[in-house]
Amino acid sequence: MDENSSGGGRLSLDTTLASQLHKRKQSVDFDHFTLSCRSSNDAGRVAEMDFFPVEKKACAVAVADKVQPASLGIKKEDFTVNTGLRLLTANTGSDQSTVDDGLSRNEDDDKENKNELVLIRAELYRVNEENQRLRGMLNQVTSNYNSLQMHLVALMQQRSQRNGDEAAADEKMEVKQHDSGIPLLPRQFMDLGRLVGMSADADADEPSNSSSDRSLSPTNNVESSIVDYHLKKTSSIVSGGGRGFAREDSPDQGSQGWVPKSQTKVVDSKSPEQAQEATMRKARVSVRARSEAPMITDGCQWRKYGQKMAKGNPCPRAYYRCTMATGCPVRKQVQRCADDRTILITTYEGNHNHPLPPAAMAMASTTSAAASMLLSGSMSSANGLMNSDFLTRTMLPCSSSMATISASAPFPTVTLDLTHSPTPLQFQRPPQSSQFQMNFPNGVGAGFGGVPMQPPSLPQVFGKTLGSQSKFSGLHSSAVADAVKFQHAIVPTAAPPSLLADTVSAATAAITADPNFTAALAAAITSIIGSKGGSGNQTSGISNNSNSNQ
DNA sequence: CGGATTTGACCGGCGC
DNA sequence: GCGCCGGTCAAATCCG
Repeated sequence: MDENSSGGGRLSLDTTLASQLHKRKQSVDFDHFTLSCRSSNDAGRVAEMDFFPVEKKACAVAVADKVQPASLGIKKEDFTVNTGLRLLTANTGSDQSTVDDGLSRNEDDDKENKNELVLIRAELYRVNEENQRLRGMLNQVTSNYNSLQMHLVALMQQRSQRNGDEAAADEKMEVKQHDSGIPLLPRQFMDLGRLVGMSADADADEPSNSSSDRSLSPTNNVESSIVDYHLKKTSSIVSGGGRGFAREDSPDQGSQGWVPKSQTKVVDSKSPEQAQEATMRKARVSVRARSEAPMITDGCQWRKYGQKMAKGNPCPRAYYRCTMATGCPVRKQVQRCADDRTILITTYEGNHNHPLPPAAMAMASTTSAAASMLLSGSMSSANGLMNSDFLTRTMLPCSSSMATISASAPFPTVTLDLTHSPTPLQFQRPPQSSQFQMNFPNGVGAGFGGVPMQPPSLPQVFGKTLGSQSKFSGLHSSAVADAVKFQHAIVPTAAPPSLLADTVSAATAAITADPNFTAALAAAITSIIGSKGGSGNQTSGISNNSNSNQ
């Protein structure tokens, strides 16, 4: 029976094929492509997920191998290779039906279809090139920004070291310096937040050095609006937020960490930095991952300081604070999902004020990047400047897991959902109602979800205990491989070599060395997020951290 | 014994 | 003003 008459045109998208096509086409918008394709066998049916009749899958895959940017200018000969299976991929545009065409018409139709296919591919290629060009520009800007940021951090560190000897006395001095707008080491990772704050305070008491800071931010305008949002939403929180810590931290630490109640008023009177820090501090990164363990291992040391029953969730919420350094303001909340208790939700908040171990660094980088993304993206979303679909497709095209940025929550939050298994082209939505989400590559998803799933989550992913995860092995290699694919997809040739190289090498390393997988994956993710998010500075630990288990 | 955890109390914000 | 709720404190307790 001829495949044409088989009426088998309505098949659901062959994921394998889709995957291959995606790989081949890299960043080409696969969804758009599929949506524009119709099965000639299926009367005008929009082939949302239809590519080829079932009978032609094998052939389709073979052809798919040819579908790559370099071959988009496919020659007719490419299609004349008689596979024995007429590929009726393409009728785009019109709804004209080719259903039940007789054999005599097939050849003509094939030619037409092929021509259309060529046109479509040409168009895709063109769009792809443009996408790559734009991405390249974005990466360039991001890279420059990161370089400046790193430089700033280095300068601040030097400055800090200079003052390091005079501890207590100096700390007071630092407080004054802060008030005067001079960034300090502890805040080295507050760049983004500070930038935001600066902008926000522009109409108020603009710091004298704000201009220089702004120069570091490519998304200043957006952040500016973010600040407004944050300040409105968090000023009270920052100053209030309960009693705050009555710890013996130095004033400086207090200002950058949870603000002791005694200093609340100072904050209220708010120096720009403090307000900015508050803003940053309130930016949260939430990680959802399946895990049996009570907490994730992320390389940092945590101390539980409280536990409460949260409304609407039978599972208690545990509160932890980073104990790797006195006065470290980073906190995290750990709670199981009410809907699925196998899912552990870890929310990080704050910025570390101390060096992080490699394992924690990876996590910190990722969450930091996510937070940065949030700060630069959530508002964009709020302002309608950013399209969720755009982010989904552009930033993290082939993912399964995703990051959700929410500006509607009490605090701007980035949610990294690592609970989803890799499903090509899927566009999932997190439980919460959020503005938009960004899918992570399968690799990330699988990696995070898979690996960490076991242990609590991200922490583990980036942490060290990956090797011990039994479930990990399965997702492991594929996750890494996907991470690589992903990198290719979103950071095409135009991407800074370093980013791509880092990612690939990281993933590769992960493949060959399980113990390094988390770090490698984290590096890859960081590269990805960083390159797309705008400020995902790797080493800076804007926030996050992770946990250590107990 | 020191550090970590538990747990009831407390505080501030927010909505009614 | 009151009650709810999230977040935190800090004394009591546990643990290595």
